Amino acid sequence: MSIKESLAAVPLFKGLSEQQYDELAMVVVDQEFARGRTIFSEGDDGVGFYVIISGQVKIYKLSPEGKEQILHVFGAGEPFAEAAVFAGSSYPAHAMALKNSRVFFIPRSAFRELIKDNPSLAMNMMASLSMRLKRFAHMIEDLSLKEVPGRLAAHLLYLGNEQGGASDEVELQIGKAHLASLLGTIPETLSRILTRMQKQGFIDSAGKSVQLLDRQGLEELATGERRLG
Amino acid sequence: MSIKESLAAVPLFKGLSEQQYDELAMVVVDQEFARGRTIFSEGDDGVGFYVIISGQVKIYKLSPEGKEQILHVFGAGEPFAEAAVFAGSSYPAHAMALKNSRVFFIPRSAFRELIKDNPSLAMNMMASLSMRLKRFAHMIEDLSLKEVPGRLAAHLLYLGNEQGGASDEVELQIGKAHLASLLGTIPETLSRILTRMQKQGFIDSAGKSVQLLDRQGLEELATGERRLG
DNA sequence: CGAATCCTTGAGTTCCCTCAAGAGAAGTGG
DNA sequence: CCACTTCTCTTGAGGGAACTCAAGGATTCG
Repeated sequence: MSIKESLAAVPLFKGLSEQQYDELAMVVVDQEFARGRTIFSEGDDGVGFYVIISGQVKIYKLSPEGKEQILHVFGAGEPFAEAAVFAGSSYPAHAMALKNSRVFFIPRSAFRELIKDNPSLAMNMMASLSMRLKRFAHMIEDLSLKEVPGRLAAHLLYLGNEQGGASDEVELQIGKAHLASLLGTIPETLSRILTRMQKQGFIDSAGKSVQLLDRQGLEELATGERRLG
Repeated sequence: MSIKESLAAVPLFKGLSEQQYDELAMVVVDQEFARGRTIFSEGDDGVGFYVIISGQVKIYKLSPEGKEQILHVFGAGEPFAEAAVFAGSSYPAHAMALKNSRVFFIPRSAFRELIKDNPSLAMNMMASLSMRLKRFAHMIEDLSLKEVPGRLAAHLLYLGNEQGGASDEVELQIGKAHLASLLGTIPETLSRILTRMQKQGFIDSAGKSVQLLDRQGLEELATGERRLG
């Protein structure tokens, strides 16, 4: 796929003119990262941001003891590290490819030029940043005010909505260890809680596929109205 | 103070032309909130955002059981709830005045008009949103990867930097109960940890004033290299 | 089929929350 | 200015959720 075609598939760039797509295509750097490769590390000089063309990328923090907290998992079409373009000069977290991924790197200065002359791009960017803020606020709320079963229930319901609520089957796009890290816990604890949820009939879990058997019950777990026995 | 003068003191609006200040001054709604009054609640229709002219405002989430998690405490010159202008339609958290406060409400549509024709305002806004994202990312990291002593140490050092690092004395701008809520804990736990830090010579705490006696040691507590005995 | 990775299960410990009550500070009114 | 209420903070005892450490089972991949 050409660079221009790939750019057209990125929601953030919706509304650019032909000429602007060309300008953008001139400055982006087409990059490939194999599964497990680091894209950047916390503290690296943040000279631009990325959009994912294909694959999957995790943004995460590490504690000195090596525990990991995933901030976000991004897929095709999504930008990441945009904040580095507008604030501060270094990346505030690590980024690693979870699958073999193709990404475009967009240098800060070129993008700042482009956005100056394009209000709709600016609006898209502000909408994107705002959405991230909202998700982070939600994450803080979950970490501080909910226990792990509540966080897991909330996440399962979130996936249920994302993936077209028709069926009761949701697909965890990531492994259990990663899911644990995203929920602010560890694999052992996640495993135990999945088992308990299954025994109590809330879900039916098999590999990366989970059946939501009792959405109502999960909702109550998520809000803290009910507790896992 | 006139509306225009007050607006000029807001960093977000730096770079506006005379005429744009006038436009803005025409649409803002000047409001006063007494200490303890709610400015908006989670889920309320988010038809605009606010800037604080004077006073102090907390943005917070509540659990069903009534536990509170403060997301941010804002002071004079700072905007809040900007995200509501660009994403979603309802406020994702609660806002309450911690002191008697004067705020300007800025309706969404008027602001979107203004920002469309003013790239520098858009840049300011994106910088502001990016900074918030960074702070939230930090908060998630702290909640998930640090224990309460580490979070407290990190916060004290943060205040130390904010308040001109010359003296070792920092001023907690908020009460202990609020600080606990900001750190994702409860007043009892915070109190115990302050006592322990004091006994071990890291700090000297008296009311809202705290002496940082051992910045190096606090740093080590914050990173998790050292533990509170 | 074997190796490596990922996931699960068990036992023990720790941090922090809950519940309860007392001490201190701050604001009000006589 | 002092008693009073009220709010805020501190201290204690007990319990629970989740983490650490350790090892066994399941999946995946070459």
